[in-house]
Amino acid sequence: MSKIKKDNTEEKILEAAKTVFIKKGMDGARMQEIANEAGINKALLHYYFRSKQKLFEAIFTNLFKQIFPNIIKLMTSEEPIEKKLKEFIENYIDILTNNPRLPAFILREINRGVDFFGQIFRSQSINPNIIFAMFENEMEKGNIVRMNPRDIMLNILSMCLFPFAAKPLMQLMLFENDSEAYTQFMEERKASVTKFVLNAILLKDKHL
Amino acid sequence: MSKIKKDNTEEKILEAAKTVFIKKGMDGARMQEIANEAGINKALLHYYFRSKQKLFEAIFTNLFKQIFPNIIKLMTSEEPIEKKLKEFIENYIDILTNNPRLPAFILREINRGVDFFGQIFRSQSINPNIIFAMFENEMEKGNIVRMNPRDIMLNILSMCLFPFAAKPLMQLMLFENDSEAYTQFMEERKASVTKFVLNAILLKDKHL
DNA sequence: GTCTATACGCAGATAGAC
DNA sequence: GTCTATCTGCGTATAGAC
Repeated sequence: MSKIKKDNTEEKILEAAKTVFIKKGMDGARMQEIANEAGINKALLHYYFRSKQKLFEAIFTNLFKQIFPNIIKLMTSEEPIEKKLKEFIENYIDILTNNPRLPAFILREINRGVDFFGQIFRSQSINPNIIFAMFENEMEKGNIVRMNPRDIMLNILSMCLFPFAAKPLMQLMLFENDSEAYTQFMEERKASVTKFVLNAILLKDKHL
Repeated sequence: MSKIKKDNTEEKILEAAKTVFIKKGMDGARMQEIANEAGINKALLHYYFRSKQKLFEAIFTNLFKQIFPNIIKLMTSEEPIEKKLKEFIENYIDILTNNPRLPAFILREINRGVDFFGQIFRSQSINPNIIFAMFENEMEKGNIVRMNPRDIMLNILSMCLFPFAAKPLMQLMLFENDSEAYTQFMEERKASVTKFVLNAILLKDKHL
């Protein structure tokens, strides 16, 4: 009984903190606002998590992991490169569509000396080398153009993440602040970005 | 004499505020830190700029304009599309290399309801429609692949801006936190991104 | 576990001397 | 114009009742 209550409250706090931290960032967030959002008292926040810092770390660690989904799994399957990239891009944009504020949040915090993300990153066992090796293998086989595999990876991540991170600006620039149009545009980008990337790197015939 | 002094101090304040705001953001910056950085007293900040908010607006407005350099000029010259894009990408990455923290700063602030950037943006008379029209014209002529010109623009901006905005993370992911290597990598990207974009959209022979 | 009340420090802003 | 000293409010954190 008391156990259940505890879990519910902790859950509510985490949910509220997530909402507020994502919107305002560590520096801009207020414990009072989190408490209001959770429908509880400010003191309870300190009862469950000792400090604002601790609460933030719990949220950040959790959210950070979402920014790198199962890249490895997708990138090292036995599918042909076209399919691998297509699936990755589509899945990734889908994830971001469901968490549109995530990129801006992560960027904001990693650019404020939050340094423990290095630790989190390593604990994820992402190992980019496997992905680079995969691209290099495709180059050996003559399937894709020769280039630094890091550029391929970074270009893909850029085109997926940046439009979300810069949404307020791009929405204004590209669609005169029409939010609906921007959302629709992001949906279409799943195909558009895939095509763009494949055009850029595939050596076989361009299948437009 | 007093005029000169005034100008010097105001200059020093603006320089210091720029440094601190870029690093810490509006929420994280402290007036005391700006005063220290400028080598003056905290009260002087309020003498020259009435409030932290006013000071921030001065800095933000100024920096925001740097994020959109002379796009129009480059994009509407009479040069062939290959040259236009090459020059834009190279110039832009150069600008960002000299102001590496700018993208992260702008992204952070536009994602915090700083809404006056809309006003600034319009005052810049950027008019993206001219650029879109240029791309559509190239499509008509059969020079580049048919696609939403907004995607082209956004993809280019993404690949230029994101690597700077996400530097702490990408440096870790791609180069195991070797700062030198990342800087070198960004230099090489001027050519790499150009090639990538041209491969993606040019219909003529791929000149690798 | 949850609340109210309060301590305490910090940061933005002002007063006033020089 | 520039400084020191000070006010004021806010935000984190704690004490203590229930």
